[in-house]
Amino acid sequence: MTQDDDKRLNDLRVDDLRRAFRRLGLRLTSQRVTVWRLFSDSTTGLTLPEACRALQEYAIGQATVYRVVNSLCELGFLLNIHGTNGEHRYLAGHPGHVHHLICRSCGHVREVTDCDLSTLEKLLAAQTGFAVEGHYLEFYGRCPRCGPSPG
Amino acid sequence: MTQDDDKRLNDLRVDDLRRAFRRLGLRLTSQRVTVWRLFSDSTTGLTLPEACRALQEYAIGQATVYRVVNSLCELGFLLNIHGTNGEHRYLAGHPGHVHHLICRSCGHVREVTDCDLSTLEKLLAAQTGFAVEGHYLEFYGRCPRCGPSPG
DNA sequence: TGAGTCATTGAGAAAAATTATCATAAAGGC
DNA sequence: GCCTTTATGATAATTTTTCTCAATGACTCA
Ligand SMILES: [Zn+2]
Ligand SMILES: [Zn+2]
Ligand SMILES: [Zn+2]
Ligand SMILES: [Zn+2]
Repeated sequence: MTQDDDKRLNDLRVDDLRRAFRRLGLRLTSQRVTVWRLFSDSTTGLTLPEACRALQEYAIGQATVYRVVNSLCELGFLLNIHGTNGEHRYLAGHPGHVHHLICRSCGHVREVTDCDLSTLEKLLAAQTGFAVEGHYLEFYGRCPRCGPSPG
Repeated sequence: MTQDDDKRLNDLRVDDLRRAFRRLGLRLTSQRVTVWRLFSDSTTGLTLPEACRALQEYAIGQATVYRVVNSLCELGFLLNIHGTNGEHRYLAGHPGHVHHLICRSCGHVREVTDCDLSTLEKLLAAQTGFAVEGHYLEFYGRCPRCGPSPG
């Protein structure tokens, strides 16, 4: 996927955003759009404090940042990933079943759509008696720009 | 695996603990053993603040709890899992390649050893140019005691 | 076993992150 | 443009995490 594709996609998704908020009787404020834009322009995701600092420029208070990120997560526009040091980063994601491949050096993220764990899930359910509802899967490594690990 | 198995295992692992710390020139203090015992007795894992509160009883300072949990993670004795609300919980784990199946209702965890993502990892490497170094995989659902989701 | 050395600890302070409160601003419906 | 109601931002409060440093105690070596 090229940068242009991403750009177009993010613009389109502001409309999705409006519809998603409307559906819940929530309003689409300029702050919500601005927060969304910040995240959708990032290829590494941001932590909450990072987002707060970045959004000071637009005079958006931190309470709002926390609230909007929460909403965007619940609506499926943002996803949670693990940064190199285990911190939570929030990444603008496409809806549906998606995982991520994260560079441990620079933090760049690629989406992974190629996952079939349904067989394993059924096996686990049979073995353990759990009702398996889903999974969280992340791959990590080093991206082409960063090259192979120096160690 | 039965509770007895777990019990025996945890006792044995205090020796592992001693050896692991020794190997790095670190000392095995009573605090380190106590922290380890707390975690190895838990089937749901604990957050850091939870562990701090529980260990006040033993007069272990919070700075120590943070430090010891960090060390145990680096040594592979504790693993990071996601609680129901996304919070980080630390779980006593067996060494090696292990994942977890977590109950979203009560937090009980079962280990999952049955994972083969190496084929997918190779495919991803070929497709993206990443040097894929590993993955983080969690399953979630509801355990037999909690029954199927009410929704 | 008994110093001596040096990593480790805990109290406390400090910094950082998160949540709560509430008067004001503004979005959406009319 | 009004009105109703949600959303916002300043501020305070709370919680979580990190830092500092004197005192403690684990391990080594004689
Ligand atoms: Zn990279
Ligand atoms: Zn999947
Ligand atoms: Zn359960
Ligand atoms: Zn695996």
